[in-house]
Amino acid sequence: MQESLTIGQLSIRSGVASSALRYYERMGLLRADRTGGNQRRYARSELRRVAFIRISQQVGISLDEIREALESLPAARTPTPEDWTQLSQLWRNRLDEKITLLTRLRDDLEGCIGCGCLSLRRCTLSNPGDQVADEGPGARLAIPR
Amino acid sequence: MQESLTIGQLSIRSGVASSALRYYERMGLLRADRTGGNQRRYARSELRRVAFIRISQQVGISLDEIREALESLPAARTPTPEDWTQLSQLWRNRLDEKITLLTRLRDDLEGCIGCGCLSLRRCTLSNPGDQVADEGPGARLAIPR
DNA sequence: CTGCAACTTGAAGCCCGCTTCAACTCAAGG
DNA sequence: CCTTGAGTTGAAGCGGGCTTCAAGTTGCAG
Repeated sequence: MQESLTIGQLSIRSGVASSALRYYERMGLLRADRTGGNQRRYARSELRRVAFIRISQQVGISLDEIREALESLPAARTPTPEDWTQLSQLWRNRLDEKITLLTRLRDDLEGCIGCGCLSLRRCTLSNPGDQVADEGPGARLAIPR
Repeated sequence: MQESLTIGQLSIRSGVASSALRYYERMGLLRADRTGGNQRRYARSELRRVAFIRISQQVGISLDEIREALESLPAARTPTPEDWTQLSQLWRNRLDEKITLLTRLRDDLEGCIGCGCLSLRRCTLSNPGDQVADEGPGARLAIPR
């Protein structure tokens, strides 16, 4: 078993193109050692970072946010418990929000799509008068930008 | 209560910029009637469509996929039960996948972040030898592109 | 020690999801 | 009527997340 991976190996193993891996490095999401000849050599742990990046991306989190999360982790080899506890908490909220959103979306589709109204939270049929309209001017559907 | 909404009203109510609403229309995600003077008038139901669009976007679904979903809904005013059952099933799988992804991500952060390894599914500490390496060449972390 | 695949960089290009701008028209209150 | 804010279009521009290209270097198998 090798100690480190070339960019090609990491690419195949992670399923992410080499060009993307280089891009991630420039963006500060990955790091790599260099050989005498200036080629990248990745620690095996970078494989996990890449997985983390892709999963996060798939659920709509930007590279910027991902970088922030990754940065405050094994940063200075002294990840004070307080630091990661706080970070984990931050992400937990973000993720919980998204999970709630998804679950609602799924259940609404499941439960009410039949009436053809594509309701969210409340079917038109069971919500005559358009509840939203009564929430005052400028009412939003709780989808902060 | 008004029958239809101007683009400005829809914008305020949905929290989405008018320019984005016009863009959605060009992309085939929304539809609007026109006044004699060519101004858009949206049916109230479009408010729900916009909410659906934004929620979907926030969890990483592209406008293209959203359009596909919306298209096969109250399309010809005759949404055969079979049609939407199938569609709903399709999305259910997509959404379930994402929910699983998110839940895992959240739990992993919560549970193992403490060791500083940012493991996914298995902490390095409890997975010596790098399990992934043993899954044969080209092994992926189940993150299809 | 040679040859070829894999690697390097920087710059340019591409698609998505909008926003901005210019130039103009519409709708409604005074 | 007239004014003024809201709406219209098309074209251009922009940031994010890459990919592609060109021109060159490295590293390993034979």
